[in-house]
Amino acid sequence: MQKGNAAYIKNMNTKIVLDCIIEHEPISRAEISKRVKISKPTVSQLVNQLLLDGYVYEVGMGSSTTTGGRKPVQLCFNARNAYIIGVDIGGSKVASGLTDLKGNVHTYREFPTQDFLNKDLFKRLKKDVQSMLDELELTNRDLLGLGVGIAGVTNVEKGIVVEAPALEWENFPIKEKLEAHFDLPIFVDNDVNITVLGEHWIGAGEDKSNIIYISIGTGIGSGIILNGSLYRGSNYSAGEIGYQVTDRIRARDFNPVVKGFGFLESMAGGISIGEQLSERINKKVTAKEAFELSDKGDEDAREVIDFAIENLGIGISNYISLLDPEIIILGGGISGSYERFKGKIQDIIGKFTPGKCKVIPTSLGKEAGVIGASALFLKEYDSIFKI
Amino acid sequence: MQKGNAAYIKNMNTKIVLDCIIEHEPISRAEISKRVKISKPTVSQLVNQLLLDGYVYEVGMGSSTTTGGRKPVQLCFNARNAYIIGVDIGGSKVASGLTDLKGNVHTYREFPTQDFLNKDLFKRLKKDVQSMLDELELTNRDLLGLGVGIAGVTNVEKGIVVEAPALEWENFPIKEKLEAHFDLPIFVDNDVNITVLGEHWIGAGEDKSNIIYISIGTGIGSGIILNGSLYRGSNYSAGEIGYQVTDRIRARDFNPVVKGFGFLESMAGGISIGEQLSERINKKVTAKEAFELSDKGDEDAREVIDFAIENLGIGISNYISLLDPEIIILGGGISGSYERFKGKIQDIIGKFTPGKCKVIPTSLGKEAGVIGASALFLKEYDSIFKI
DNA sequence: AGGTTAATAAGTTAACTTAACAAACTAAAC
DNA sequence: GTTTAGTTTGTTAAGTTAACTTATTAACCT
Repeated sequence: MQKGNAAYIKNMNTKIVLDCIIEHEPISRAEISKRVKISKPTVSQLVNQLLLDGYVYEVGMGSSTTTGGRKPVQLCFNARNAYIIGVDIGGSKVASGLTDLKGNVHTYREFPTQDFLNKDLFKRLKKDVQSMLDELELTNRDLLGLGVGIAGVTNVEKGIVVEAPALEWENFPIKEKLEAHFDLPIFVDNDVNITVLGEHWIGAGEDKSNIIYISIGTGIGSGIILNGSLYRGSNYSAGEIGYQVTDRIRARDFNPVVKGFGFLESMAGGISIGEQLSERINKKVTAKEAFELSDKGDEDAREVIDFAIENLGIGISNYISLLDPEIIILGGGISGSYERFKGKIQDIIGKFTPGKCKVIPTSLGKEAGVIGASALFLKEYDSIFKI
Repeated sequence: MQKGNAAYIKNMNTKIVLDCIIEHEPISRAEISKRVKISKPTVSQLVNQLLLDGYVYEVGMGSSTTTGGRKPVQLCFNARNAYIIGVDIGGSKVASGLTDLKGNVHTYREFPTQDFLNKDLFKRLKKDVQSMLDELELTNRDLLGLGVGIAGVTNVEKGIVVEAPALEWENFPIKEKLEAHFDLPIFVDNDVNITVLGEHWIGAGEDKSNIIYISIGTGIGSGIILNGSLYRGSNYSAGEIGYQVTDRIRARDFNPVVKGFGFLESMAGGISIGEQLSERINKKVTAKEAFELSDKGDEDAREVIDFAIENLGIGISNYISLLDPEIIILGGGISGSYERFKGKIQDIIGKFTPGKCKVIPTSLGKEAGVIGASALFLKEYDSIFKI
């Protein structure tokens, strides 16, 4: 437990005041005082410091009421007072961007992961970052720090990637490597964890406190926010929905479609869909092609996809039963075609869960990872400003 | 967010000091100061208040080191400075007890629920409480308050039992009813939630922060502690493992064994096991009898139980995949015979989860509910002393 | 119509309270 | 004489209350 002293209180109250400004801008000192129940002199003092630090600016007068009285000075949050580098290291590409304190991505870069995996990946990343800084005419001093998401199990305390098959990393000290290239505070986490943080910050989960983000791509993974904070599990491997068993009989002689894959992934993941259809029609096809074939009326493709969706639906339904979330957000390759199988998923959920829960596709685009990585940074970084 | 002021700091630091004493008793002021990094004068002042309030007592001198120096005064926590009433309202019995601040149950009572369901249940409960107070020679002033667990979905903020089939309650304002009989602070929650709180306090989950308690009785339910705090879900219905689907094919034409029951309950719950075997052998038997028959070598019974265990194993395995807990604690009617099917469960978990997780039966006896209810009270009650 | 006054609200100043802390102290041991 | 426990004293940092200044509206008066 954190010990309390004067500095701790001040920091705490500064955060409260700043949060209030962010949520209700433009807002006057007097109204802040009323809302957060901190006395007027204290609010004034804290606001003065925020003005000095540049987090807040005054923006003319508000209007007084018909009953008279001095006009209030309106205060606004200055989201561009500092920037964060958000980085998403995925199996296929490394995306990076500069976001402001409200999660706006001001500029964005990406490069193919595989070309740089064992040679100068971090040097290449640094080049992108420098180019973005130049573009926005910023210097290192405008940066708060660096948030990074990685497609693999990540020990966030030690900053080590425990296992990332897509990147061929095992016990890889990523934080150390990054620190060698960037002289900034750095936080790292798993890719689905950062994405759910992003959704919580400015996405579909913005005003919710129990959120599940499920990414359905080659494999299936998920990130969990409960009671408003990220849940990582005891070994950084919470959310492994890909390992769910949805079919007792098939589970008996189950073999993963790819080494290390779980049961549900092997039934409903992208690789699995491709493999299943390939086997049926004796021709190598991808999941994407399977969806296209199914749309054209191909019976084999339709059956393979129906099978995947049924398993996926059960997996999601089980998730809802266990965690009673407010919302489930779907992402990954499949999310674009959600409308096509929405009905089936909803039917299964309706049939097998006690309550109900909204399931929607993500609305954050390719920048989701960058936004999430910034969200991670702001969550972990101990400063006045904290989301 | 809580606003900070001097009182808040003091309260916070008092809790830190008290926690330190509880964890390391007997301990001196000087050592507390070193451990929690609060200055000696402050520790002394806080300890003095704790001594005055009776939460702490001095217990002679410790020994000084060989290098010399004044002997320290040893401090101990006084668990019997206040008592809590813990109540567990289940479908078959209402159990109550008085616990001290360390979770020791000093006295215990119970009465059959059904006899008092629609007539004077609370009056009957009050009689038990009074008799316990008399036994321990305590008065109302020795009581901090009342924690209550109920076998049903409970809105803890409003103090309403949303739905409790076993008690035939629906939107029942239990807190209000209790307040009419007891002039004490009262907190209510679901029965599995309080049990997992109890396990976290003084049971198998004592030093853990991610704990799942699964109760397997007539139905199947669970309580969840994540990142050290109870997770209730968005609609107070997290942990409904009884609704998990573990068999895609059977799920297609699934009908609950009892109205309102979920899939897994209908495959592996106590009622289900009884029903399945009854149907097979054309004779009405209970789950308990099924287990006995199976022990005697009855093939039908064995198959029914194997089927239940297989489904249960998959359900637990799915739980582990999603939440990566440190420990799973089994309770309810089945927990006594856990040794018999431990192997099968462990096999399934080993096969289908990425990591591993200990699964053990509960060690708290019939008083588990009472302990849990007290734990609930202390968690929710805002005082110096808080677990 | 224009000026004056009372009421009201925003924000600041000054005096006070609380709690933590550092340094210096006393007490008690080896 | 040294070392450790615990207390006393005075200081500092933060928030609060109450009184104040500033700014505005509305009503009233000439």
